Amino acid sequence: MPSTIRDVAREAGVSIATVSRAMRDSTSVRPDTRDRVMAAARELEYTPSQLGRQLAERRYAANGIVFPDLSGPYYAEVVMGYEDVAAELRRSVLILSTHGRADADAAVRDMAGRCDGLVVLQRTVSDEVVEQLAARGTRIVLVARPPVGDLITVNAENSGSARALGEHLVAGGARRIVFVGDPAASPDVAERWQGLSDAASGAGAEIRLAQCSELSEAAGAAEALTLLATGDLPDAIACANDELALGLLGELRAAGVDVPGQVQVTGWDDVMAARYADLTTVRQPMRELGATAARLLDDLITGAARGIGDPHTHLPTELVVRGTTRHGG
Amino acid sequence: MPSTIRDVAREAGVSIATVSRAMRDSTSVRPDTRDRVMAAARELEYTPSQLGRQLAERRYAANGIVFPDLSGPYYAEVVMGYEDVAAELRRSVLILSTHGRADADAAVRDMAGRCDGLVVLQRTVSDEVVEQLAARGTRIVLVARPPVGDLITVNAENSGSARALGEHLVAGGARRIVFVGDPAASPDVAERWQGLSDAASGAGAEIRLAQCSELSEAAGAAEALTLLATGDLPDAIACANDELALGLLGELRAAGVDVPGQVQVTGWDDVMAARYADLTTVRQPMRELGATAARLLDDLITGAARGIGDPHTHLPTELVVRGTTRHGG
DNA sequence: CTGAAAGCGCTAACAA
DNA sequence: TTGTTAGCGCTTTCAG
Repeated sequence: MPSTIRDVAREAGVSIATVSRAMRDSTSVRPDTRDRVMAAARELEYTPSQLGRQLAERRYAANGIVFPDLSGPYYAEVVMGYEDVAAELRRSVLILSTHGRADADAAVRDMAGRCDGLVVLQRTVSDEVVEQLAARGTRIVLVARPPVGDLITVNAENSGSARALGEHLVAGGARRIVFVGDPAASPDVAERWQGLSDAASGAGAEIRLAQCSELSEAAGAAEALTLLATGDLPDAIACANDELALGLLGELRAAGVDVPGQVQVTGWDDVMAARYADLTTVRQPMRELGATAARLLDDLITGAARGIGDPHTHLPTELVVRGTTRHGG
Repeated sequence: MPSTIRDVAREAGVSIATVSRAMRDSTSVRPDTRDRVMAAARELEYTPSQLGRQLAERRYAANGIVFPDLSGPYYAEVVMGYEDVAAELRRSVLILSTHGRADADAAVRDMAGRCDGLVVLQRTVSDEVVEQLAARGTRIVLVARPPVGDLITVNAENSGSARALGEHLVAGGARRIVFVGDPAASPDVAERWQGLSDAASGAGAEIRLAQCSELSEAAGAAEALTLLATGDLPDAIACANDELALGLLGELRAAGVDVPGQVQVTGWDDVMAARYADLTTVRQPMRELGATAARLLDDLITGAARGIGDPHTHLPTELVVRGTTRHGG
């Protein structure tokens, strides 16, 4: 239904090559010819088909991003940072949420066939598929994931802030600490657990792991109930992320536990709700993770030679202490 | 670099047509031929080019969605609902965030050339461009936006819940109410303002508008300071959305104002943080907005005849009363 | 059941 | 400066 380059060529009395040139080059087309073409194009409401263009140029001018979901603020922020930069670089953005889908790998393969490169968050795609795609020429940047092959990665710093967090807890009087999360589920969590452990043992405090693979408010609430049921609360509960901490916090407070007076509770990410819940946490540069990944990916695609440095970028994080001030502070 | 259909054809000793068929049809290819083709395809790591396929079929198997940004939970949820259904329907999803970009219309035109149809949230795209694209055959579904031409829309119900909210405030003793927001900025806000006004005047309460076009925590905080400066707080402050309300709430509480004892404060959306701030609000079915839009768009694209009914879908919302219980409740 | 050939809409040499 | 002519990788008649 939409008019094609041929319609315009006929209407303007020129060849399709001239139309093609007039639509892009400013040079190499005589002004009056160009005007005639543009007039015809406007008349016919012609918009070049991206498809035809892409096939001819063998480039998509599109990038993909694969993430688990968009329910918390974390991935949404990363995606925003990514989209922002991509738009600036005039590239479309394809998204793929793998949330609970078994056919994620297949979907990623499909996506790879629609873009020049893609960013993979965490373990949403298997190492195997990542390597396969990379071998086949798809440009890939990994975010919040340990290196695969010699692929470029972008990660937030975890260990240092985790240690700082641990020291903060100990300074607050914690002798017995519980870490809620699953180090095996994500390298980020593993590093947090490691950093906390180091800080705790360094200060002679005791720390144990409360295995919890889901990072949701519901899981946090459930964990709170478990801890309450033992009748023996630790001095501090460090959670793998904010949502977990928020769920836990709500349940503890509902049970009349004084937080942070009786038990210190901390999260990770500094999502918006953390401020309202007075939650001590670690701020991650989520947008920057996405933005940085987008730029690195573009370098990869355009062949910019920035790849001479360390292929592994680490972005700084920051301990945010709360609970000593009032709400909303 | 990646192998093409011709490579596979040569390797398998058949024509490209047979490869094409073998890769999709289960029928019309003899099993052993098919096996030979599949073996060759595996051998050469062949993945059909989406581009070639799309051009030949003249379909993209991709849909777009245009939204303002992803910073709050609102749009993120809508996008999730959309992506979910799109994936289920085996279509890729292109995103475009118009946030503060002047060239939004151009970007949308570009996007329209990359997908079979798209969903437009709110006023991210001008009526003019929407109509133009629609006229040219791009399938479009509008979300949270009043009808344009005879296009299909999906909206959340506003007036009814706004009235219910108004009645709740009055029942709580409010005689003087302030509405913070900009009815002119979005039809959603206009309907909320209208519903509240109706309820207020119906109950003999006084209501006035505190013009505020930005729906952010910062704007809410600023508004709180303005109200505090007058030294004459109203009985209730109804905000156009939660973020506004949360910012306002924080500032009021910081100033020692008893909320909701002294002043009732309400938001709209029921974002996650609203629970932790004990904020009375109205829950919107954000995911469903996206999911419904995705389905309607698919009907449009596939030509399903569901278009016989009302082209305007309204999804129910729900008043969520808080502030009478403790935190996290 | 399979192959040959004609596109899909565009860009890019190569000529003129 | 402009036109001609090949493709880009695939699907799809139309024959056989």
